[in-house]
Amino acid sequence: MKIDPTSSKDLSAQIASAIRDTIVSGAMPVDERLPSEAELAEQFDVSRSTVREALKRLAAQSLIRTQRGATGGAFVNRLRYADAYSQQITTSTLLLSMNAVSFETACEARYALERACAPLSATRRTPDHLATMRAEVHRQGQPGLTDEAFCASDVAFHRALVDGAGNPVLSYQLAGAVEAMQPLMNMITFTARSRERIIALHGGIADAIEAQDGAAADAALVELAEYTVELARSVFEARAVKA
Amino acid sequence: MKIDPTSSKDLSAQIASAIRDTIVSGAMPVDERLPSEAELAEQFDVSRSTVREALKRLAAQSLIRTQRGATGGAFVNRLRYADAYSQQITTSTLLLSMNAVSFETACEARYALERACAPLSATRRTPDHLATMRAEVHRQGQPGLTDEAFCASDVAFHRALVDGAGNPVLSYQLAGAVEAMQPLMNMITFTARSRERIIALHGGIADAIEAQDGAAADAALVELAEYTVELARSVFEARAVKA
DNA sequence: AATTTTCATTTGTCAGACAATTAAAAGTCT
DNA sequence: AGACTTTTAATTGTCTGACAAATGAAAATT
Repeated sequence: MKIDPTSSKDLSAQIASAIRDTIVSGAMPVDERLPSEAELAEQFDVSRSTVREALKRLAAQSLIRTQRGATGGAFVNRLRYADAYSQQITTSTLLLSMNAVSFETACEARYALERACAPLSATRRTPDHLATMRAEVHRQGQPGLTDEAFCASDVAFHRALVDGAGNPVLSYQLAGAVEAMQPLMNMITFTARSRERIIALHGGIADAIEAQDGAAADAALVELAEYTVELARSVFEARAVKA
Repeated sequence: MKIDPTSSKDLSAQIASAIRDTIVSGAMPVDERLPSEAELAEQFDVSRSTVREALKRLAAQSLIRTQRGATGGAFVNRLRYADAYSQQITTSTLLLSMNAVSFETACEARYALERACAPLSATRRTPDHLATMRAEVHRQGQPGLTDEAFCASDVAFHRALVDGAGNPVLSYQLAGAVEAMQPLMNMITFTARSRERIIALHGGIADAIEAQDGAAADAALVELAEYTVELARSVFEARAVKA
């Protein structure tokens, strides 16, 4: 295998791309062992350090895992839902925090996606999902809850709703939308009154899901979306006046 | 800064995590320069190679970029939509190809998410989006089109639909759902008859978007989703019989 | 003042060494 | 023979030192 030495990219980036393409194309099955670092260095005609930097890039994307020892090496990693989840959350969080996305835009995307899950969740949710939703609504009503804890419970509630659809691909796709909103929501200080209203809306959603009424769940989500946007607007306006 | 030497993880992974946390927390603004590799090596009390491996991990996630020269170094990178897009597509493609996800599950997730965009797209689409959709429908009718080209045009059509919603966060979230389906769709050989039907359904969607009729767009998407699943089922059944 | 040259800084790459880990192979004892 | 221990070989992880390449800033020159 050869690498273009006149390219603008680093050698390690080029090698990482070459190996990544091989993996993504499906030419290397899961758990297949890559050649050892020394062999790769020889194949690509670079030093071992350069190969190592390339492998670390791939490891950062969960494409490979490495193991020491006699039968060790780098292996094609099966990308698990959990890994894909956390990658998605990190990426989404950074995207939102670094690109001056308005609260309205993020909110709109989040609730549009969540509404896509609601009818499926109403049909398929297990008692477990319902119990989680109820438990989180109850937790949200506890006195003395910090804003962070309230937001975390909010995320857990919505995740249960999404997971209720019983479609892991959908859950994965929604991970970023649901979880990356938390940092934005944490910017809002909830008054007792607004918490009460949100808890009531959550209760309504849980009722609809329990009744397996997709349309009602959708309507309740719309209400929650509208209230969230309204709440954010009033909070930001209050801050603008103060500043 | 110190690193736990008894941890099971590699030093480079620990250092990457430490720096990543700093960036994600927002403590380092975009375009801020990290300490030089030599300084980081001293701070973490490791060699420069170890620091470099950590930095390559972060670069693989588009969290930093590096530059050579006197005023060079590693800089906190603004995560661009384009970067987030391609990461999402890679991750989604791998997730689908490595986890025995059924065509039905993937399809359900894809169309559920796309339906979430349809009403917004009907309201907000620009003439550009509409023109792209029409152009792709036309391309799909050209004789002699390969299956790959037909699928690529299919993806372009749906991307225009999604982008029509005018919400970049939504477009980002849908990137995986829309694009990662292509490898799955490429497994299907389209007959002339099925292409004709799909083109007609696409035309119907475009009509609804043009008329800014969200409900009609939704209904057309449901039709397309049903036909796609039906098509896949018949193709897979035919293969099972042959084998 | 404009241009060219020099220089210092920083990342990119290489070579070689040793430590740590691990499983297989070889050896040893019962 | 079988169970246990020791040795060995392979492989990744880490360190050190070196040099090349790029690049902006400073110094020198015209």
